[in-house]
Amino acid sequence: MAIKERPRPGGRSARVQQAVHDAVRELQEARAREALTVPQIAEIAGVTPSTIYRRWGNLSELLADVSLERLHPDEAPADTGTLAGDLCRWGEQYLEEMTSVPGRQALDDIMASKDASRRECCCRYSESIMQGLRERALTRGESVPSLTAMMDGIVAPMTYRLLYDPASATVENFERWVDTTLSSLASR
Amino acid sequence: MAIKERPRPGGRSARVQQAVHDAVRELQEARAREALTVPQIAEIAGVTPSTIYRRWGNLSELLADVSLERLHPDEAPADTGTLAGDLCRWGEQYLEEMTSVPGRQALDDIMASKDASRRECCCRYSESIMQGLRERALTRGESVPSLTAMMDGIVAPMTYRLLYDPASATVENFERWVDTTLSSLASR
DNA sequence: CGTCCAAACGCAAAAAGTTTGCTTTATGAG
DNA sequence: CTCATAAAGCAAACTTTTTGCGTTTGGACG
Repeated sequence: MAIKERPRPGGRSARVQQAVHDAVRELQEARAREALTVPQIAEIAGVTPSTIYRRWGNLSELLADVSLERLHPDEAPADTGTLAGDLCRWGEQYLEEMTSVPGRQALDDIMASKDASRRECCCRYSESIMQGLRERALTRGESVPSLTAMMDGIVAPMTYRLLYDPASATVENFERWVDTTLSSLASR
Repeated sequence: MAIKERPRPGGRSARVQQAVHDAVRELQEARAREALTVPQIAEIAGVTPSTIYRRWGNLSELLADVSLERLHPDEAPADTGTLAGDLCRWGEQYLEEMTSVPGRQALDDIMASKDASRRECCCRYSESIMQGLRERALTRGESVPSLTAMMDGIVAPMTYRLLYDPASATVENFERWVDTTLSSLASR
C-alpha cells in the first residue's frame, strides 16, 4: 500500500526526483545563490533539462518543491513541561531557522511558486505543530487556547513579520505573542 | 524640489516607465495571465526588450513593480464614526480587492520578487492606514489599541490567511479579529 | 513469467528569451 | 549653448526553454 502520489512512482521516476533534488541542494549550498539554472541542475543530476521542464515546469516550481521538503517538520518540538515553554522553545528554533540565509531562501522559493497548494501545505504544517502542542498541554491538564487562536495570535504575526519585515521577527516579539495569546485565555 | 528617486528622472525615462507599466496592465487584463513575456511587453510599450531588462532585470521584478503601484492606497478609508466600523469597512473592501483574481495576482507578483524592500513597502502601507484610523479614533476620544496591537491582531492574521489559505480570508473572520483586538484593550 | 501499454526519459533541433557591446539620443548641469 | 553622461536603440551572440520523436521501464494483466 504505497502512497500513490503519481501515476507511476516506481523506481526510475523516484530516482530521478531524488537526483534532481540532491543536485539543487548541492548547488544551493555550494555556490550560486542567484545564478542557478535548470541546465546546470540537470547536468549535476545526470538528467536532461527537458526532463526537469516536463516534470516541474520551470525553475521556480522546482525550487519551491525542494524547499517545501526542507521545511517539512521532521520531529515534534521538545517537551518543556508547559505550553508556554513548548511554544517559546519551538518559536526560538523556528525563527533561527527562518532568519538564516538558507531558511529565508526556502521561504522565498515557496512564496514565488504559482502553485497555491504548496503554501497551504505550510499552513497545515504549522497547524499540525500547534495542534500537537495543544494536545500535549491538554493531557497535562492545562487550559489551552483554540487552534484558531494560536494560529491567529502566534503563527500569523510571526509569519507576517518573517515575510514583510524580517527585522521585527525576533524572539522577544515571539514571546510577546505567546504571552498575549495565552493570557487572553485567562480573562474569559 | 522634485523627488530625486533616480539620477535622471526627466522626460524620456519617465515616459518609458509609464509606457511599460501601461503595457503590462494592458496585457494583464486583456489576456495571457500566464504567458506574459518581456519581448511582448516591450513590443506594446514601443521599447526594446533590452531596455526593460536593463531597468528591471527580469519579468518578475517588473511585474512586482507594477503590482506594488496597484496596491498603493490612494485614498483614506471612509469614516463610519467608530474605530470598529472604520476597520470593518476597510477590511471588507481590502478583502474584496485581494480575493479577486487581479488582486491575488498582484499579491503573488510582489511575493515573487527578490527585492525584499517591496514587501516592506506593503507593510508600511498597512501601517500607515492603521495609524490613520487610530488617530482618527483618538480625536474622537475613543480608546484605541497600539499600532503594534493592530498589526499583530488584525493585519497579520488577515495577510496570513490571504497568502496561505485564501478560503479562510473572509469578512466574518476579519470581524472576529477586529473584535478580539478591540476587546482585549478593554480588559486591561 | 512473459507480453503489452503507457508514463517518463533521452536526444537533438528549433524556438524563444536574455545578455552584451556599441551607437545614438536627449536630460540636466554649467 | 555646450558638454558629460544616463538611458535607450540596435543587432549579434548566447542561454534557456520547448517540442517532436524514438527508447526505456514501471506496472498491469493474462
